[in-house]
Amino acid sequence: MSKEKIVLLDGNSLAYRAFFALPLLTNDSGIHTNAIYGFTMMLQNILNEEKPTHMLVAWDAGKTTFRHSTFGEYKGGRQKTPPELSEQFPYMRKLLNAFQITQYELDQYEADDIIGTLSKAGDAKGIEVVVISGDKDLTQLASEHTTVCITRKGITDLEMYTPEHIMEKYGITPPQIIDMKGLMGDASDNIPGVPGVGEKTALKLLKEYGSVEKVYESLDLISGKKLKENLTNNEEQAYMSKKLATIEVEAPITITIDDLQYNGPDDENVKTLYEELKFKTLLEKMSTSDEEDVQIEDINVRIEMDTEILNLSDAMAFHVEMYDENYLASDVSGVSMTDGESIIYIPIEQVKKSAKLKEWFVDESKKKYTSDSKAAYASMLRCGIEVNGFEFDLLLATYIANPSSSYTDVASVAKEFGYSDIESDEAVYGKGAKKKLPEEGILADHAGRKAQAVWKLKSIMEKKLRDNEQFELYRELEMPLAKILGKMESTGVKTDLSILQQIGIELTARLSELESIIFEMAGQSFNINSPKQLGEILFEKIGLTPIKKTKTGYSTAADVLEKLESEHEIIGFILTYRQLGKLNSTYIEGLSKEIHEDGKIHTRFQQALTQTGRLSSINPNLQNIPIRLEEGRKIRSAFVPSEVGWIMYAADYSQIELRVLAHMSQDEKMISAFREDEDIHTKTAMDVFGVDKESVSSDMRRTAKAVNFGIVYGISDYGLSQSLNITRKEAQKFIDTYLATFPGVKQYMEDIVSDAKMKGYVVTMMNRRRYLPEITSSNFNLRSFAERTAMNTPIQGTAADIIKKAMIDMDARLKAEKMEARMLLQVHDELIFEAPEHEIAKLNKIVPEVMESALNLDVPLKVESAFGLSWYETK
DNA sequence: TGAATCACG
DNA sequence: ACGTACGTGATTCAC
Repeated sequence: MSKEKIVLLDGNSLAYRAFFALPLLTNDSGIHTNAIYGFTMMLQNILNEEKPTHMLVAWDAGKTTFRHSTFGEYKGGRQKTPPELSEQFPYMRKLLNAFQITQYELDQYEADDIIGTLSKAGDAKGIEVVVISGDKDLTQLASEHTTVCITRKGITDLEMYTPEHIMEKYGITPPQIIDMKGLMGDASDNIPGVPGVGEKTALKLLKEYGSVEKVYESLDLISGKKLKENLTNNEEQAYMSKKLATIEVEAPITITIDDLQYNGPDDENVKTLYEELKFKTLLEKMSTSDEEDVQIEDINVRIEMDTEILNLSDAMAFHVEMYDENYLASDVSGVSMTDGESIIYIPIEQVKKSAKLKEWFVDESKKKYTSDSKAAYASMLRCGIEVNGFEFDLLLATYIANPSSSYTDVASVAKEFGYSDIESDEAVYGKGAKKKLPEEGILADHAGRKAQAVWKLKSIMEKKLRDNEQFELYRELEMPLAKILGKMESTGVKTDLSILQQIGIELTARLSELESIIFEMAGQSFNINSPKQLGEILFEKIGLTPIKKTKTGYSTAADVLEKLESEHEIIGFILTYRQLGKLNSTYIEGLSKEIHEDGKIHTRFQQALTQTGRLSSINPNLQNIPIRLEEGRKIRSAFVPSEVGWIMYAADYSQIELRVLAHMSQDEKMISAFREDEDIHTKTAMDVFGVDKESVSSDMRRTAKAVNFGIVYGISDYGLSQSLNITRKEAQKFIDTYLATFPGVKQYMEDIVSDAKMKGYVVTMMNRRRYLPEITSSNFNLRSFAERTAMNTPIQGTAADIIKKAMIDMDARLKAEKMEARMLLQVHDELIFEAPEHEIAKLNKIVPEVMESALNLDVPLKVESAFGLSWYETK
C-alpha cells in the first residue's frame, strides 16, 4: 500500500494557465480550444510523469466563499472570466469524465481548500501526495509526504516545492508561506497585507521572528521607522491577510481518499472527444502510444503446401484473404493462420484439398479467432468448408465497443492499437483501375499479419467489452448472429427475372408516354432526371413559385412538387415519371443485374455499420423493396421460393418501437393501451383530443400517428409541422398536449437527454452503446441533433436488439424441430422465410411464438404473419 | 465525389 | 433566434 500516490489538481488555476499560455485556437465547429488543449497536455504529462493511483481535480465553486465574509473585497477587482475561456470549461469537465478522473467542488470553498483538506488527510496516512496548481499559495501545503508543483513558464514545465526546496529558495518553512502572504499580501487575490512590505522584507522579518504574531510581539526590536509605522498601523489587516491566505485543511468535504482511485481513461470516450474537438495530434499519439503491450515485430509467414503434416492448435486466429470485398462473389486467394507462435498461409487450392483443414474448421471445439466471421463463414462455405467454433470476431468487437468506429479492413483497426506494420488492403492490391492481385509471397505476408493482429487483439478487445458490460451483447448476440446472417446471405432469395422484365416492359412504355407529355407541356425536351434542368423549366420557364431551395438551386423534391400540384398540370406527370423512373432504374434494372447464376439474389447484411444496431443491406439492398405504393409493390412478386412446392412466409412485429418506448418510459397509459391490445394511434388520438373511440376521425388518427412517429424520432415542432403540413405553432401544441397526456414519456425523454449529457453516451436494453459527443456542443444544431438521437437510439436500438435475439432463437428452433424452412431476410421489424408447403402451418405457429418471446417487456410483443407464392403475397 | 432524390423500416 | 424529424442504400447528374 506504500505505493499509493495521490495527485490533486487545481482545475481553475490550470485552466487559466492553459488559456493564457496558448494563442486563442478555434476548431471548425467554432469552439475555442486553447485552454482545453493546454489542459489536456498538462493532464497527460502529469499522468505520464506521476503515474498516480488516486487523482482528483478540484474546482472553485460559485462566486462567494467563506473568505468573502472575512473580507468583502477578497479577489475583488479581478477581471471577469473571458467568455472564450468560460465556454471551454464544460469540455474540460467532459475530458476528465472520459479520463475517469474524480472531480469535486464544494459550495463556499475554493479548490485550494479541497486540495488542502485532502492533502492533509493523505499526509496523516503517510501516503505520497502531489499537488499541482499555478498558484504559489499552495506551497504552504508542502510537507514530508506532500510535494507541491507550480507551473512555470509554458504549460508543461513544473517547479517542485518540497519543504527543502522552499527552505533553499526562501529560507522559511511551508507554514511560513502563509505568514509571508499575511505580510506582503497578494495582488491577484486582492489580499492587502502590510503596505510597503514586499517579498524581501517579509522574508527578512520571518527569518528573524518566525511568524506574523511573533513580528508583532517584537515590534520594538524592528529597525526602520517607516516599516515599524506601517506594521503598527496595519496590524489587524496583517492578521486578516494571513487568515485569508490560509488554506482550509478541514473543509467539510464529502469525499474520501478512497473515492479518488484512478484506473486509467476510457479510451473510447477520450477518442470520441478528441475527434469532436479535432485534436488530431493527440488522436494520433493515442493510437500509436496507447497500447504498449502490443509489440510490433518482424514476422515470418510460411507458405504451406503440404497440409496433411500441419500441426493445428486448439485455438487459432485465421484470416480468409480475397481479392474483392464482396465475399459472396470474390475469388479467395488463401487462408492465413496463427496460434501465436508460427504463422502460416495456405493457398486456396490446398485448403480445398485438405481433409485435415476441413476437419479442423468444422470442429466446434477448435476455437477460431477472426475479423468478420460472417465473411469468413460465407467465403469458406463457397470453398466447401463449413466453419464452426467462432470464438472471437475483431470486427464485431470493435463495432460493439463503439459503433462509430469506421472499419475498413483489419489494418485500420490494428493501427488503432499500435500496429502500423499491416498495410491497408488498398495499399496491397492498388485501387481503381490499378487494382490487381499481388504475387503470393506478398499476399501470404499480408494475410499473415492480419491473423497475427487478430490473435493479439483478442484479450484487449474482450477486456474493453467486459469493462463496458458489453461482453454478453457481443458474445451472445452479435457473434451467433453473424453466422446466421452468413447462412442467410449464402442461401439467397430466388428471383424471377421474367417477372421483373415483364414489369420493366410496362414501365418503359409508360415512361416514354409520360416523357412526351412532359416535353409537350414544357415546350421543349430536357432531362427530367436532372433537378437542375427540371428546376429551370418549372421555376424559370413556366414561372412557378419556388418553395424551397437547396445548396445548388431550386428544390424539386416530391414534397415541394406536391404543394405545386394545383398550380400546373405538368407537376402530376413529373411526379409519376419520377416514381416510375425510380422503380425502373433501381428495382427493375438494378435488381436484374444482381441475379446470380443460381437464379438468386444474395444481399450482404452489414452487421457492423449502423449507429443504432440495426442491420443494413447492400449489393443489392433488399431492405427497401417497394411496398407503400401498389405499382412498386408488384416488384415483390418477383421474389419467389427457391424450390418447387415451397411457400414464402413473412412475420413482422407490430409497433415494436412504440412498445419499446412504452416499456422503457414506463408510461402507464401507453403500457395499458398495449396490454389491452388497442390500436395505438386511435388510442393516442382519443387521449390527445379527449374524445371517445367513436369520435376519432381518420384525420385525428392520422395526426396522432404522425405525433407517435415524431416521438420515436425525438420530436421537434418543425419536423412534425413538415410531416403534417401544419404550422410550427400548431405542431408545438400537439406535442405539448401529447406530453401532458403521456407524462411518463415526457419524463423519459428528459431523463435520457440529461443522462446522455452526463455520460456522453446512450444505451439500449441490451447495453448497446452510442456515443454522442455533440450533445454538449454550444452549436445549437449539433446539440439538438444529438438530443434527438439520444431519444431515438435507445428505442430503435432496442428494437434491433430484440429482432436479432429472435433470429438467434428462431435459428435454434428450426434446427431443434428439424425443419427445412429457411430464414432468408430481415427487414428491421420483419423476418422472411421460405418453407415447404407442409411446414407452413407449423411455421406459422412457431415464428410468432419465438418472435414474441424474444425479450420480456412490460408490454406484450405482437407479431403479424402471412404467406403466399411470392413475397408480394405475404400481406 | 458530392448533392439531390427517393425507396424502405 | 437558431433550422430539423430517426436509421439506411442506390441511382442519377454535374463537377
